[in-house]
Amino acid sequence: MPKRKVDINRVFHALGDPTRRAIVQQLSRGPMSVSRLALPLAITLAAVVQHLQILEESGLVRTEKSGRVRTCSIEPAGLSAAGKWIEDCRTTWEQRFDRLGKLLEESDEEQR
Amino acid sequence: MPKRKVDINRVFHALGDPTRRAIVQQLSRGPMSVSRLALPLAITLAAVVQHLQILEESGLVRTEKSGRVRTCSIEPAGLSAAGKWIEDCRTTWEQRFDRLGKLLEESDEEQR
DNA sequence: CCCATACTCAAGTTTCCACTTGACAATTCA
DNA sequence: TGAATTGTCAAGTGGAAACTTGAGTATGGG
Repeated sequence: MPKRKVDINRVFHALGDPTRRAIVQQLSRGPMSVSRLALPLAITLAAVVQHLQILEESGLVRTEKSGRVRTCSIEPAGLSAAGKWIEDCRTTWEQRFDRLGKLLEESDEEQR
Repeated sequence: MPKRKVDINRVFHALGDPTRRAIVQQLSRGPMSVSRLALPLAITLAAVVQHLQILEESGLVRTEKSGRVRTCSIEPAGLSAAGKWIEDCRTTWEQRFDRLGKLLEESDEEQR
């Protein structure tokens, strides 16, 4: 099993770059070769490969070489990890928000 | 309305730094002053302030100064924007996944 | 009024990151 | 086989980013 461990630190660092996010977005639509990925990007192929290495090490993307073409695809676990982190923050925030609402209700009752 | 426009580019750049993610996580639990935020972080207060500027410009955090203390809190819209981006990628991927499943079913029927 | 608190600001340093270049390797195909 | 395609590798460059230092400002308590 060639699946890389997902590291939340690397995931968010990888998503921090706009070019890499564009690659992730593109791969969401389906697998694609490196040179095909590079086409719409205004950078050299070597630069794209470097981005792909970072994406792969982070666990956001999986790549496989067959013949001379390397096919890249999304690794859903990567995006899931990032989504979970954000969701955790949001629920923490909402819980506090709810508690605050209840406290306000209680003090309302005291007012009556 | 002092609310900053949320810029997905800045949001993900901001979340790319582990210190800033720690700040966001902390603020999810509730508002906090700058020096209080700095306490557990192994960097100077000035550095924390710089991180906070980036977080505020990205729309992830809101700050307000009253007296000599600046109170920081989460701006939920920032996290929402990041969450939405990830969710969009995931649904795009799932849609493709579903179409692929249907295609496989169809070719199964042809086999019979 | 004075001192401590809680930042604020500007400048400098150092480290990291994205990107390029140029040479090279492997594969496909005419 | 020879040329084109597709990618790989290593080294170098420029600029951004994170952090520090040191000095300064505003506020609040005793």
